[in-house]
Parts: sequence; structure tokens; C-alpha cells
Amino acid sequence: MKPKIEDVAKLAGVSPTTVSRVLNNRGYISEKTRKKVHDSMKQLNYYPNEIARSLFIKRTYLIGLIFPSTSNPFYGQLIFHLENIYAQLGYKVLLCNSQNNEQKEKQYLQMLQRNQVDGIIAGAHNRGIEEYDIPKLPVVGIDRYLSDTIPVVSSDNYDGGRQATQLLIEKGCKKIIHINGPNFLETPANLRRKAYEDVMVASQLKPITYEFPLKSNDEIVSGIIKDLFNEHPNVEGIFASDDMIAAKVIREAKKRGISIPDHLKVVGYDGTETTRQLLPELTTVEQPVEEIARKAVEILNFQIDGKHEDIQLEAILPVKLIESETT
Amino acid sequence: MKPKIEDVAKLAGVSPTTVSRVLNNRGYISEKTRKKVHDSMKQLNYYPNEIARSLFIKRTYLIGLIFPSTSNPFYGQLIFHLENIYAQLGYKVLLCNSQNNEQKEKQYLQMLQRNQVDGIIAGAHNRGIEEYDIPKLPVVGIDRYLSDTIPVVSSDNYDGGRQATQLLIEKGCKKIIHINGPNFLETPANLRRKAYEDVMVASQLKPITYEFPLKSNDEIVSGIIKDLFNEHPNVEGIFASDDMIAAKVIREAKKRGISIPDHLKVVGYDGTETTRQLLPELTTVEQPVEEIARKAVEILNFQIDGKHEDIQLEAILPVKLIESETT
DNA sequence: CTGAAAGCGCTTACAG
DNA sequence: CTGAAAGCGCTTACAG
Repeated sequence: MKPKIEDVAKLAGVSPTTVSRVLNNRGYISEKTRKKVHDSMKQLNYYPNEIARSLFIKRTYLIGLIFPSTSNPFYGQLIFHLENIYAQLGYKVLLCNSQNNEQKEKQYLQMLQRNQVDGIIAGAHNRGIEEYDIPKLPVVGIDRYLSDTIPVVSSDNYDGGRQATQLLIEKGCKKIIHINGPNFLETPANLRRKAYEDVMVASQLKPITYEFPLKSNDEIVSGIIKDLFNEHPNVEGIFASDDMIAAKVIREAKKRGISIPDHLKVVGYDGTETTRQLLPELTTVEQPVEEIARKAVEILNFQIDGKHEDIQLEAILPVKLIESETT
Repeated sequence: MKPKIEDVAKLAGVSPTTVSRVLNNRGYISEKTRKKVHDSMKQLNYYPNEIARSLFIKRTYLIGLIFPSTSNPFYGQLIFHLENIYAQLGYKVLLCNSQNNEQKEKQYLQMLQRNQVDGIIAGAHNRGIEEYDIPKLPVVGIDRYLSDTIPVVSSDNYDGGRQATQLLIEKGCKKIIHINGPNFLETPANLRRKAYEDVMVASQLKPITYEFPLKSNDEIVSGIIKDLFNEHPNVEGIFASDDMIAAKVIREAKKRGISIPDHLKVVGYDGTETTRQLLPELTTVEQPVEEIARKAVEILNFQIDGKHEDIQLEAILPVKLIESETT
């Protein structure tokens, strides 16, 4: 069986208390004892059982991460940074792919509570889930309003939408169409649309938004893009609410022999590493993914440490327009 | 404070033993008692502490996942499936981004042991790490030989390399170049190169492989691709060892005004969802990501359950050539 | 059908 | 500087 503290203690000829103290660098320990203990630990190949420790100290240093899918480049990159930051802070990360499924999400929430996580960071979903309002469980949302008391971190969606739309206007587009998810959601991401509409109106242009439904797959989105081109064959600019959609727009335009950027200009949103590698020609609004991760961790830490006075309820981080070849 | 089993017991007027039995559906419980206990749990909003449970049963239902980065589309998708499968099986998943850093990886390995994970699934790295040989800790490698006794799951890299190369030959290419990582590594992925060389030689063509170093970044890879085009301006076919590299090849070809597929044909490897969305025109060899995940879980489960006779030391899953517009 | 006791592997006051 | 005892929140024989 795995050696335990008692085994180390026996071999070193000391008490379990002493071994624990050596392990945790707590209290006074003579150099001689410390060495004996360390030698015994090495000899037995001992490593402490964190489960037992967690039970006692009532702290797991576990963080739950609930996001739709690591397969999506934006979330994949965000989770990468979150995990990195937490690893450096001595935390571990429990991964949950919610797939935007409310039922799954509730189950994960239960599971994370049972496993005594110190906190939760959760990413975009269709709507707030009241189950997130767990007394004393630190939670931070990313691009997502979970409840009135749960802090949200997001990129400056409004400014991103504004910059994207303005760029298209500056480049001479008049007929500019936006593609986005459903409008009824109160997500920060909806500000991309709001900004688009505001800028269009301010420039005396008519905003037109094509919406795809909440649970839409590849085909549905492709169909909507086809509709867009059929109904507006003379569209000059398209601002897609994310890079995946922008990629589909580009593809459809190519199929129709519409040359980009001469006859059509396209702007995406996200600007993940993966997009920039696979589709570097796309002009897009880059989210500060690492900074979002850092901010979310910072706010969650304030909650964990009980520093409630330091918590911002909303943190908005600046985006960066990356001009490439589609505009 | 959080209610514990004792609180539920008191409220229900029974012993903690009985509550535990209700919780675990073990032994005989009268319907009346069961109801009382359930009511009390609901009233107190009780949920069991898995940490305490784990300590006793010596089983955490935790699996450690060590992969270079969730930001990479292949690993992101693989991890997505692994997590999904494990969630359905009632397991939880601890995520570790090793970033191909041996030091980090060793630390994660320690951490996972301290946290009493039931098993580990680890993805590609530069070389085997002896620390993986932990007595009685179930481990499975994906596309990676960790040690003689650790099972490996991979796509049929040889067949993938063969199909890619043969396609290029069939399409009329004579001068076909391969781009891959360093050859000295004994990874299953190196079979892609081996297959390329075998097919070329069998077709009386000269294999030429451009290698990029182990720790290479964007720029280094781009530089190597530039070299390739400078040194072989008349190259007709390029088989890249993954889709990211293929994307760079396409980009460089465009810059040089080389038209694809007319004057140059390109084949990638991986065929992740993300690639297929962002770069659907790429011909590539699709890895059976979900099947790889399933197989790895299956083999790890055999180890966890002690069914050592059922364990395959090497599982190779079939790939699928997806012909698109770059060939 | 139900309960009292012991124990999972740690840590922390409290003594000395 | 070091140790004996109690306890973190569960579960499992063992009794009854």
C-alpha cells in the first residue's frame, strides 16, 4: 500500500505530528529531525495525500471551469490560460464541458459543490441559471450575466462592434450586414450587435442583422449565410459576431465568385491563435484572452479570500482590431 | 456552515449510518425512514462531501489529463471528448496543460498522485518520462510511447501518411516534399514520415523532408517553409504533418502567386472540427478523435478495474482521407 | 430494519 | 523542539 505519514514517522523514529510539521514547514524543527524525516520520505517514496489534507483544512485548491467546449478555439485558449494561471498559483482545475446544455450545467454545479471546489469560473451560456446563486460559493462569469451578484468579465464588446463597423464604413462600404446569435439574450456579447446598429444609424445607414437560433449547427448557420447572399447579392460589408461565422461567409462568397476584399469586406470577432494561424487573412477583433483569464482569476481570488470590497461586478477589457486582407 | 450527515441525521431523527445508507442505497431501509431522510436533506440543502467519501473508499473518480495545450484544436477536441465520456461515467477530470515542458509534466504527475487520481491519460510529448512508471497508477498514452508497459492509442499514422502521399502521386505530382517535426523522436506520429518515404521510394520518387525543431514557434516554422519554396520553387506537392503547417504552406504559396491546386497540391493531417470550419478547402487526413478518446478511456478502465488481461498495449485506429480543394 | 464504534490520512491546538 | 489526542465528514463491518 501507499505509505502514509505514520509509516514515515515510524521509520524516522518521530511522531506523525513532527512529520506533518516538516511537510508543512510549520513550527520549530531541529535540522537533524528534518533531515531524518526527509530521508524517510524519500526512502518510502512518500507523498502526502491531498484528499486527507483537504478534508481537514476545508480547502481543496480546486477550481471548477464550466465552458461550452474546449473544442472551440476561443474557449480552448481561454481555458489554457486559466489552467496556466491556476497551476502557478498552486490550484488545480476541474474541467466541465457544458455544451450549452442547461441540464448538464446544473449537474456540473452539483458535482463541483460535492467536490468542495474553492470557486467556479463559468463561460457563456444562453441564460442565467439560478443555481449559480450558491451562498458563499465564489463564482465569476465570463461574457455572461449569471446573476446580479456574480461578477462578469468580458472584452469590450461594444467597442469591438463599433470598431468593426466603422472600419467597414471607412473602407467605403454602404450596405453592411451583421450576423449574430439571438437578440433576446442579455449577454455582454450582444453589445457587439448594439454597437453595430448604433454606428450604422449614426452614419445614416440601415442596420440589417441576420440572426441564427440558439441551438444552431453548421448547416443552419450556412443556410442563413446563403439566405443573406440571396437576399442581398450586393452586400458590401459583413461583420460576423465570431471568426467561425466569418470563415463561412468567406467560403460562401468564394463559391459565388464574389472577390474579397474588392467586392465584399468581412470582419470577424475573437482573433484566437488558431484563427490567426489557419485564417490569417481575416480581419477581426481580437479579444484579450489572457487578460480576461487573469482578471477572472483575480476577481475569484478576492471572493475566495473574502475581500469583497475589492470585487468589481463588471470588468471590461480592451479589444484590438486586427486589419488583414478581408477588408 | 455546510450541513453534514450528522445534521441530516439529527433532523430526521435517525443515525448517521442510516443517512449514509440512504445516500448510497445500501442495505434495507424502510420507505418511511428513506422519506424522512430525503426530506431532511432537502430541507437542509444537504449534499454529500465527496472529499470525505473519497478518503474512506480510497477512490476519487478523478482522472488526470496531461496534454500540451487545450488551445491547440486537436487536443482541444480530444479533451472535449475525453471529458464528455468521463462525465457520463461519473468521473471528473483534472486538466493539465504541459506545454511540452518536461519539468511541468513531472510536477503535474506529482500533483495528480497527491490528489489520488484513479488514472492518467497523457498526450504527445518529446519523449518518455520515466516518472510515468508509477507502480499501480493506471496510465494511457495518446500518440506517445511513455514506457514499455504503458498502452498507447493513436490514429493509423502510417496509413495516413501513405494515403496522403499516394493521393499526391495520383494527382500527378512528382516533386513531393514532406514537412514534419524532428525524426529522432520515437512517436507514433513519426510513422507519417516513414510512410511518406516508403511510398515515395516505391514510386521511384525522391523523398525530401523538411524538419522543424522540437521547440519551434510560428516564425521558425514559417522560415522553414520559406526555405522550402526558395530551395524547391518547382515543388508540386506538399504533405504537411499537421493542418496548422499546411495552412502556413498555403499562405506562403499564395504570397508567391503559386496557384493551388493547379501548380501545387497540399495535404494536411488532423482534420479537426476547427480546421474543417476555418479552412474547409484543405485536403487532410482526419484523425478519429472521438474514437481515440473512447479507446483510451476503455483501456484505462481495464487498468483501473484490474483487468490486465484485456489491455492492448497498442491500439491503432483508422484514419480517413478527406479530399477537398487543395489537391 | 437500525445504531455505536472504528477508521480513511491528514492537521491542529494543547501540553510539556 | 516534540508528542498524544481529537477531529475533518464520510463509510463499513459488526451487533442487535
